Amino acid sequence: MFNKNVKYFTTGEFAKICKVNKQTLIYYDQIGLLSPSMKDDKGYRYYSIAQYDFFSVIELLKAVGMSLKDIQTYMAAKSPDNFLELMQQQKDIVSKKRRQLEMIEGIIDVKINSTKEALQLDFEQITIEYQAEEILYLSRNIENSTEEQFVKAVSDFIEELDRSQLDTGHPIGGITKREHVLAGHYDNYSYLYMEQPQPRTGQPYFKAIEGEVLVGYHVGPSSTLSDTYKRLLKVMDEKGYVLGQYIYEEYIYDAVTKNRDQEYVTKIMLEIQKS
Amino acid sequence: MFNKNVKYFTTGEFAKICKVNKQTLIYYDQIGLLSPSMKDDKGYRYYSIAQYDFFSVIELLKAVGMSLKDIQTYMAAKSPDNFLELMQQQKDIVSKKRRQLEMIEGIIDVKINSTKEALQLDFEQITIEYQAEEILYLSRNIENSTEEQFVKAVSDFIEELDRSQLDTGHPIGGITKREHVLAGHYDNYSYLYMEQPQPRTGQPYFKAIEGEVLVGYHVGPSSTLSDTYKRLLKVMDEKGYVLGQYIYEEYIYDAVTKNRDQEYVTKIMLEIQKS
DNA sequence: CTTGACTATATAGTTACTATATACTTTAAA
DNA sequence: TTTAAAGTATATAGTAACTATATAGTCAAG
Repeated sequence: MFNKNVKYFTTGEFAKICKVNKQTLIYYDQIGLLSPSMKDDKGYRYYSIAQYDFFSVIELLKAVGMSLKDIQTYMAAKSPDNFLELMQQQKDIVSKKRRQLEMIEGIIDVKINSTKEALQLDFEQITIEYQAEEILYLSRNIENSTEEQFVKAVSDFIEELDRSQLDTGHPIGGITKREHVLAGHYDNYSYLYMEQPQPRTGQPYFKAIEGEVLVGYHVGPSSTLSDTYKRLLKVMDEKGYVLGQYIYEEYIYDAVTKNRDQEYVTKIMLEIQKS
Repeated sequence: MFNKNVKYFTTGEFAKICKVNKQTLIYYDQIGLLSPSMKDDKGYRYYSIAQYDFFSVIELLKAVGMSLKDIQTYMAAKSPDNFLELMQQQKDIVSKKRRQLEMIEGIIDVKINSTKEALQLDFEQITIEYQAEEILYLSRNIENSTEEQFVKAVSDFIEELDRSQLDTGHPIGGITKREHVLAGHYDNYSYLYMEQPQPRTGQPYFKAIEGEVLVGYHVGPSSTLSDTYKRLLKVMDEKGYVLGQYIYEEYIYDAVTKNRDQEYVTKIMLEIQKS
């Protein structure tokens, strides 16, 4: 193909085909990555059609994240064998990137839904709701831990979510046991968790919750959290319900809150004992 | 969640959780994108656990390709409503990116296969092969065009492939008609084409080829291409075959050839008339 | 033969870090 | 208690891959 006695493209024309800035081609020429087939006595650059092929391989390698330097190094020593090798490597890298994007798409969906839900909420309202089965990924037990241990556990949990690709975009939640809440130790969490809408099989530490819960919201700094807890427990009592085994707490609105404590909203879900 | 009387992370600790360079956090502080909750009299930075949430939103927006400046602008004016709007926008951008990566994966596969095939070839051999049905995306007719028109057509075709996402990574080929080849006008192409292994429905200009072809290779500059054509036609004659309607020509090895004419290899496929 | 659209080079600016040099703090061991 | 290691800070320079700008030469059309 392309045997028409070669007509050349000027820099501007070639840039248009390649969909890049003219300066970029000049830059590529300067660094010796892609030089025009021909340069006239005035210094004008002329690219052959065949060089588009060359350019598109550069684009491909760039798209998979190779640096221009690496591309150049590779181009200097290219052969079918090491092209093959390179492509095999890049295949894995690209599919990893694609999976990463798929995860981001999932996170975006979660953020969209939770923000939409949050917009509907009345933070004053205390309600009884039926909580459908939900899969949670739990941290190790962190009961009665010191502040340092707690901080370490959070850090480890985040690390874990990341490593195992379990970060679904849901907020990190905390589970407290009945006895600690009743004793007034509202911040003595037993586990951290993150919701897993599509849990992968073979992962340990999942716990499904399901049943009736009393839901309320705490707006403001964590120092006044106990007031909200007392209020919730009072309502529960008045309605004749008995506190179940676990209490779930999570930030909502996380992605949009200002960076100040006063604006944090915490959702509190108290399990109701099944009769 | 996170009501333990806040214990702070040092820059190094926080950097570890966030999996970034410590300097990056200092940089974010400098540009005012993410400043620590607290700074002591020595100038030491202390980050709260809640700031990880903030950081991960930054990471999310960065991952979808927003600049730090845009992120900062957005963060300054954030609200549930414009967070929602932003997420809706980003959803599309990310899925476009994902599809882009899927295309690249396809191209890589094609390159791997065609390079593997190319490694098996003997460029001296002239063979008769059965060509299974294949779908090609064709350019507009470019018969009898001047060099300028030809160049324009190539440029338009590439543009078209790109716009319609039909660039499969296969080489661009050229189709010549029987009468032009017999008249010795080997470079009077009628169409350009690109193979489409998974053609999308609703696209026009597809042409399936199928049948016996005589396959030979031309190694070297295009100026000597006519010799190869004569050789191929002679072989065809000797074997008692009659030239069919179309001749297909494509570069092979495109991704690995040096940037010089002498090393280009052209594959030539001559249709054999069905008897 | 001039005007406008091109070409060129050289140089500076940009983004988002990253590295380096120098100096002060904190912590853990000797 | 001192001292060394490991951490913190600031300031500055360097990096990749462009991108923009200033200045000047070239070419094709009216």
